[in-house]
Amino acid sequence: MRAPTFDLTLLRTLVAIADTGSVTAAAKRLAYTQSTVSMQLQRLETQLDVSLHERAGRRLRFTPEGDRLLAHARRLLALNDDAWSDMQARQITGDLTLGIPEDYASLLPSVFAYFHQLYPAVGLTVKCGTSAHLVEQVKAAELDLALVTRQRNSPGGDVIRREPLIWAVGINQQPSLSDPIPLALYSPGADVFREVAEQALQGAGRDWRVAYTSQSMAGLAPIVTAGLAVVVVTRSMLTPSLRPLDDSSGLPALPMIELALHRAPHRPSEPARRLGELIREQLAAPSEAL
Amino acid sequence: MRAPTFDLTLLRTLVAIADTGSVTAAAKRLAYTQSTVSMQLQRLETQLDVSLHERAGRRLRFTPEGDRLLAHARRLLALNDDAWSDMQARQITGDLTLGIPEDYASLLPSVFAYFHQLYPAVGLTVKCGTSAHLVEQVKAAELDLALVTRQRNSPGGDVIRREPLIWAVGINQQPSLSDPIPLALYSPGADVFREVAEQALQGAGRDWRVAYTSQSMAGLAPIVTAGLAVVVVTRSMLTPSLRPLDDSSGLPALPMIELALHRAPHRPSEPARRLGELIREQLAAPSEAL
DNA sequence: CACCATTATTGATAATAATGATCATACAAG
DNA sequence: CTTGTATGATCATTATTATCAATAATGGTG
Repeated sequence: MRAPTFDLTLLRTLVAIADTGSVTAAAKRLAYTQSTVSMQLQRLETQLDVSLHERAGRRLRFTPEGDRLLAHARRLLALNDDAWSDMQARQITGDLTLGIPEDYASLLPSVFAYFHQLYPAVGLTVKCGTSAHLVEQVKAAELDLALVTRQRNSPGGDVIRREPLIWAVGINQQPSLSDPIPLALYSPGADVFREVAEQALQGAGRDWRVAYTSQSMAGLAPIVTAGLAVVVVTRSMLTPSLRPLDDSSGLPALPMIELALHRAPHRPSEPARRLGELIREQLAAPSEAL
Repeated sequence: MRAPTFDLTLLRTLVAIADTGSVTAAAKRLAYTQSTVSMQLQRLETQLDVSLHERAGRRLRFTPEGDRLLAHARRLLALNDDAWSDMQARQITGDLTLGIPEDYASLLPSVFAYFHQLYPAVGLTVKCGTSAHLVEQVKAAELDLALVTRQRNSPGGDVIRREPLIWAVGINQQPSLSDPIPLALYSPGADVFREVAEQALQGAGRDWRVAYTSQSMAGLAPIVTAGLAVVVVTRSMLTPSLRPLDDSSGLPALPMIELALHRAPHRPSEPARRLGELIREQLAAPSEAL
């Protein structure tokens, strides 16, 4: 009179049989012998007192009851795997430092929250800085991970996603777009956006002047909103106070930019590995639908 | 390198330990020996490489990890039990005849659909008739189950729910409510509503005449809608073309009526048992919120 | 300090599942 | 029709493992 419980191991082989369509193939996949898989299937049928499969020639087919159990099995195993990895995840401890460009800080909070839920025992520190600076810190192992922007096909790190760069101005402004173009830029030398913009203008034979510089986008915002300069941003960085310029503006098209993840030279710690994977998963959206 | 799977048996004892708060109590509940439960708990901790419990004096407490696993365990076991009973349910076969008053046919279709989903191999036949007739048929074992209406506290069968009876007239009509009251009634002698109505009127010293009779509510509808008579219904039988009368109408208040389930005298078949339980569950709503 | 309830531990036994080998069947090719 | 190949079923053996009963250990209680 004990409550009947499924043996999840048996359900897993059932799923394998369904996936591969054959007992032998399932055995190979699960690293069992063929006879074991055969008997496991039998055992399931005995326990439930139902025939789950039938044989049409040498092809194996499931009965309606088999199909039904299969559906239950997938649900149960999914839940089992989630539970298991959750229990393992809570065991992962350590400290971890991630570097991101200041302007991307707004993109990550949900990722951080999710990460903390999955790995509550990991202490995560986030440091902001320019992409160039962050790369150096990663190389010096002062950071475990760094998410940076860079020009297309630059070396180093793994590309997380690519985004188009665009020109933008204040929402209600129509700044003069005659040479020299007034640019609002990040602090000199540190920023990829700046390089890209200057290369594009130079390629188009245009002239420009750096009207304002700042350490971050936040510092540039008032200048641009006031219509005093043009700025370069990605689509995901557009705010309500910015208006994107299209081709008709006469400014040269800007290339795509890459968001890349750099890892410290030493073998990554387990927390670092996990956060890296999470960032990849969460940000992998191909430059988000407009 | 095989995928890690929980042993649901162990999770079940974990839940038992949590519920009872003690290893020995859990052992008693699960019909294990105390040592078995103790070792099962240990086994879980070994497999996961986590300590799930700690001891505060002789009181047992779960660690945060233990609580978390407990949550997972409950979910998994719930799914397991559902899956298991579903697989068993599909095995139940047979034929089954249910009798219901014609007017309740509209209340049951969703129950029948659900029943067929749970027990697809059971052939269900539904026969309509008056309550009095259905009770006789059940006694004669011509029906396995019968859902009937009856006056309060009548003997026989199990009460499923109680509902208030009310007077109703056509939605736009104002029939004469002076004696004798024109009643629209089911065929004479067969219907509980009729008995109730006549008792109530007699008790109030009112006079009445049976203006129309029919085998079912459907037959009475046009008469009542036309404003030619007053009818007695339950709240759940009100249609858009009927208007309930309240106390201000001057008609006497009507008592509650009972919906009761009668079972054939022989031991009920498994399908009959199941359908009976399902009807009880689904209709148990205490005369549905107004 | 002794006693009671509860839990952990140990060794013996029984149950059970995986294995490897063998047998049976179906299909395809010669 | 026969042979070859692939697949699944069956069986005895082996190894693992869970369960039990008995006992030791622990901590609270009178």
